[in-house]
Amino acid sequence: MGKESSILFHMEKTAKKPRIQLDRQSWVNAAIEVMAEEGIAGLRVEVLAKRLKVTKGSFYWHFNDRRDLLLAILQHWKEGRICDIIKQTRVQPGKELAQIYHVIDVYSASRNRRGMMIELAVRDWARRDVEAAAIVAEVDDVRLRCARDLFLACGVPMEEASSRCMLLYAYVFGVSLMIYEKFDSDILRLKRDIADLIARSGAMATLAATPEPAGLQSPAA
Amino acid sequence: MGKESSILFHMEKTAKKPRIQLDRQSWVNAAIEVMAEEGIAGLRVEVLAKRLKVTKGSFYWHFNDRRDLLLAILQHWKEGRICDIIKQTRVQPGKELAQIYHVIDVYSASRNRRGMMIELAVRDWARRDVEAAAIVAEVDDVRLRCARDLFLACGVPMEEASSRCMLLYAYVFGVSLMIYEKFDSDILRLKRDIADLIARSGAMATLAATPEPAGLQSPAA
DNA sequence: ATCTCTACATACGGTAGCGTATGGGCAAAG
DNA sequence: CTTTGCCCATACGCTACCGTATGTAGAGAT
Repeated sequence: MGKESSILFHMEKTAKKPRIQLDRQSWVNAAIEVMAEEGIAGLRVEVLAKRLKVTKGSFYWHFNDRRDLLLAILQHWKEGRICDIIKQTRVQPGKELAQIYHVIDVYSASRNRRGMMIELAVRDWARRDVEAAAIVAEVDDVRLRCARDLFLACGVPMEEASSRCMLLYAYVFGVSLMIYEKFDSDILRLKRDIADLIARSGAMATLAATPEPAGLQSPAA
Repeated sequence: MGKESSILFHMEKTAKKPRIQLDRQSWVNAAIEVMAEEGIAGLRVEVLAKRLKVTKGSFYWHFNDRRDLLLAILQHWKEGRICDIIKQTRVQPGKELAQIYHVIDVYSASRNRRGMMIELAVRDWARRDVEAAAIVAEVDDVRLRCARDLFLACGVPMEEASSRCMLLYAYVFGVSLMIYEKFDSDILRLKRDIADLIARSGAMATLAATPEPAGLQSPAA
């Protein structure tokens, strides 16, 4: 995030004051950070300014008002998520099934905890804001189609692909809502078996040549 | 001071003349309503008082402070959820599989939208509050065990029962986070197929006598 | 009728946060 | 050196909300 700013900081530390200038994106990045920690309701202009070591005078230079920032957050989040799902579901021929396991892995809550916090904050927001809801709907639609294409590439028929990709998608976010440490001592086995339930279809017999994916040991994280 | 005696006083009095006096439970119920709509961060004492047509002077008679109310909400929610999952998973012999479908149905987001809003608000709260997190962990544990017992009663072996009940549980809450109207035109078929993926196991062959549950048409809501 | 206690209402001080107005520092252009 | 424009600081009014202090109507008890 602050690559060049920290460089400037070190360069001028011996000389003079840093004189770092913020742009819109810096504010958006910091805002997403605060939103992940405190939720959208806890994202306050003056708190954000304090974190960036400036006053809100700076904020209202770059943004019309708080809502302006929120919409910028939404837009940035949407683009990042769509870009990411396309990347994660792009598959080299012959590794379709392994890619499904990979998607389950990278989108699970334990990995990428920060990203999941952002995700949940946005969805919490979307429950009470139509503009946020519209963005989430777009992201959900793209993700579901990407995941479905993955099942289709595995030879799963259309309707089953829809069911399984929906199950996959709901599962990974549902897990992020749960607190289940006490339930089962062997979490790894549990997650592997669940991934099998989601991914493995009788219709995939023709692709059984794919080497048994052995679970969630991240094919190519 | 004297709050318990006032409850006794209230009980023997309200039967006769409905001079509507608020008690702690009235506040908790209204608070849960507001929490479902606005989230835990939007639950404000004065807003709540206005909704109950009183002033906050009344609130601070029944509660020490806002946190006192929040803890009462948590306790009430926990008891209700534990009571409910036990009720929903109590099964008459021979209808174990149908009961699984029933659980998937009643806990899905489309039905009981209000309960799911409360659920999500509590979980959002739990992400930033250790006391709420402890309550959610308790509820999750009880629910997972109840659901697992249902699979065990269907003849599913222990480890698979754990996997499937976890998948069930994560799915129903995950769906509640999603916005997927555009994805598939035949939502009913989709939900039925997903329920099949979650519920049907090869290990349940011995119980195949159970009449094909036909999906989610609510056996006995 | 008077007294008492409950269950509120009213009033107050204090903090946090939004948005505005305005002033000022600093760099680059002229 | 002066000017211009960008970026931020300061100061202000306003609202919402928390918690406390205190006033008060009304029912029960004496």
